[in-house]
Amino acid sequence: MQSYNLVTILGPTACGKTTLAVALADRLKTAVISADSRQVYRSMDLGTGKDLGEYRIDGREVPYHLIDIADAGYKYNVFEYQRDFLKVYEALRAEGQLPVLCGGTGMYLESVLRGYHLVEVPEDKALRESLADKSLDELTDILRGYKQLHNTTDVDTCKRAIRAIEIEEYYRTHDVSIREFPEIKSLTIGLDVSRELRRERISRRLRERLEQGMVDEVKGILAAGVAPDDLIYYGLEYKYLTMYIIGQLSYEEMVSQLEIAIHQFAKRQMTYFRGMERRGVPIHWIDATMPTEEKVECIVSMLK
RNA sequence: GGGCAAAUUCCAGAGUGGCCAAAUGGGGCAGACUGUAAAUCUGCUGUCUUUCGACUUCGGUGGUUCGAAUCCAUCUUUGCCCA
Repeated sequence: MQSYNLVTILGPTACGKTTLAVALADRLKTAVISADSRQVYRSMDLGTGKDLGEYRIDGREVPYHLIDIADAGYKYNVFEYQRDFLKVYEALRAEGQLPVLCGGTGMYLESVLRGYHLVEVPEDKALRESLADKSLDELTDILRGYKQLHNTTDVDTCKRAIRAIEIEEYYRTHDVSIREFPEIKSLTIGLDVSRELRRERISRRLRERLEQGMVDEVKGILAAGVAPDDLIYYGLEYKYLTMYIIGQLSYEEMVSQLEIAIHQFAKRQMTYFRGMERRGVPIHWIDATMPTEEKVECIVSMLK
């Protein structure tokens, strides 16, 4: 009997997640919910690997969600993601669908798959200012003063420690109610690619996107008024391309450093997924090099 | 043809007689992560060994020395300069 209420497709960058998710959603007559912390931004397309053309199969449109929902320059976060996911998810479930969650942002995926308890804690400017001069040791001492940490985040940097204090302080001074999060039973599929192939695909795709005008895309975003630092903040493509455009890197430096950074990112994604498995999210790894149709059949048979 | 300089562990690059398996950076690998997560942070990175430790490395060969990546000779290669 089917007991799943979600299918999740995850994997490192450039492993073919979208193609599979779209084909699967088409087959299941449902929609794709993205779990990508960068594809949420409008006008950031090539640099995030966003290809909306992929959501069309034989003339049929496969609906997608949580893509293009924020402006470039905005700082979207897990709290918002979980909230937005829930809204879309419940609407799709109400229609009797089995949505396909697809993405590579480990924390966003885990916030859904493990039902993180998150409470909206706004930025406390006064508190932040009062803590700004403290050393990490002092901040750690302050943290020790609280009964219990809301989470187990590493607090090994001042920024993290301050945020942790901010959250603890909010809990202490407000009557917070934890947001209800439904139990998600996901059939979670991981796309497995060998290290060598993964690197090869990443390198190839980077070059393709540069040829497709990724530099111009970033120039356009800067020209539209987004500050360089706000783009650099997004990391990877936006970071290195911006640094190149504002003259901090030569073209060659940009390409080689970006390529390395993406490889490292993909590796960290895999580390995160393995960690998720250890924390109790079972992942069925399937060979990414299988033809899409075979993968879809394989997943459909697992659902039965 | 002559002169000079250099060859170091995956790469770059320190080291110039014992404290050197060899600084540092990069890369690679592994890991943490419930609040910027495409971020941030940690560990490992010659071989064998659980540890102690043992063994093999600093272009090749041969020397000097109690002891050499470090000194000498020679060979090879590379770069620069004069022809």
